[in-house]
Amino acid sequence: MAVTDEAIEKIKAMIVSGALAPGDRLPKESELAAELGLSRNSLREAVRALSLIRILDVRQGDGTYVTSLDPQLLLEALSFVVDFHRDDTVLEFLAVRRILEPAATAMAASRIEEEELNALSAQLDALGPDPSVEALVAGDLEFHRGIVRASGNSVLCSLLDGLSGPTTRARVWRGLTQEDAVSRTLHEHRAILAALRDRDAEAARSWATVHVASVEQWLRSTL
Amino acid sequence: MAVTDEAIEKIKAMIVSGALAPGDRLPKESELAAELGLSRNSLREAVRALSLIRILDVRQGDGTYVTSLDPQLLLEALSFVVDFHRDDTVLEFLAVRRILEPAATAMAASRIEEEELNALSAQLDALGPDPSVEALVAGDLEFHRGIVRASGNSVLCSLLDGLSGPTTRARVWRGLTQEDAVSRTLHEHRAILAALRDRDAEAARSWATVHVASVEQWLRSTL
DNA sequence: ATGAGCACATACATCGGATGTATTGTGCGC
DNA sequence: GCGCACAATACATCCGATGTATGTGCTCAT
Repeated sequence: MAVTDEAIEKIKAMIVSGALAPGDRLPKESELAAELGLSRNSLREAVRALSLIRILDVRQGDGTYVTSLDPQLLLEALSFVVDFHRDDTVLEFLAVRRILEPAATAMAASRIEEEELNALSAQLDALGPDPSVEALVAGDLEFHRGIVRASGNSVLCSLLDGLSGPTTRARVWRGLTQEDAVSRTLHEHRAILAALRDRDAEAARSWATVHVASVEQWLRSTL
Repeated sequence: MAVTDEAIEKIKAMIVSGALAPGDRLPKESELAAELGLSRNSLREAVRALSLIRILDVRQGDGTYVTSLDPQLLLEALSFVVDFHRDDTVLEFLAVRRILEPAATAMAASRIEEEELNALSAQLDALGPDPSVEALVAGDLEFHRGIVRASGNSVLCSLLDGLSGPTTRARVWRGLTQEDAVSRTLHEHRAILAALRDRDAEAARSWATVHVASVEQWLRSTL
């Protein structure tokens, strides 16, 4: 195995074993390189790779630190990976979202706070009856993010965040081609919110399913 | 932004835009470095980072190539990330798996081929009535992988693969501490397979839910 | 005594070049 | 025609030097 890969494994092991805790600072490049028995250049490759997937955080002039290792942070890298997929596989991502989003929405029905419900409501109100396509897409993303966050599962939240990114483009196209998409989306959002207020998990799940499925169906018909 | 990060973005852009297709070979290090306007050392950091998440495949003495970019390949990196999570967040991963696995199993009910059913059956038979814990865990992993593959969604398949990794450890502990876990797992596997043979999606979903939930419940009680 | 600035030490960023090593393809000899 | 040796290619690794951002502590004016 290449020395750089060895270094990646060793650093990973140090973190997993607890020798390096989240927030800890690594020895400086030259020292760590000597410690692991390789050159600074090779070590830098290892550190850069771990930095790309948010395991390490390097700050010039300061040092290199272990990140918080929050699921949210680590799964952020997922969206980077998802970006590489072409439109034909986006359908598969959307199918996964169709499974997760309704489940998350149903979970949120029993856990969401009054305060969060009001925030979501205010957000929908702020959008107005006839928003621009960009505002709608941004609002849609934020609306669902707010609900999923209320599910109480940060892994689920991050996963859906990562999956929603690439479908955003699809949503934009949809907004541009289907005139009634705007009003339909707004209506579906209201319905989901109402179900959440009623603590009706099944209704919330169903509306979320309908919501995602409508995007999926449209996308499938155009490819 | 650092030159290395720029290089990562540029290479990513080349791939996403289609200038570099899956399987294509990149210009050699020195040329690409000159093209992107940075040193070979810095370029290598970028390449190494993209290599870690399976975007690029470097072969010494040959060249650097774009991988197939299969969802399976790219999401493989997910398990690397998941490895960093501690046991308390494993519960959240398991909760996500509890959502996805039943859905995938239900999808498989209507798509799985006779041949695949027989293969799963043969696999269960080969395990015998009283397998070792290691064999059981390995068989369990393979059993579910086979089913999820039959769902026809490769993204879903890879995602579950990534999520199943960290829960494997949990399963091992379970096998070591709960004596009836072995027979219960075998029984549940038989039930899932029977439901698939009957093309009964709802039964398959329910058994899969029970199967994952039993692991989840046990894990929750021990933490 | 306190706060604003400045200078220095530190640590990462980037570079150029030199050398090692694995792979591939080619040409020679049998 | 087959196989082996060698050369060309491309990545692997290292070293040393210089640039740049950051944090810290000291000085000086208020």
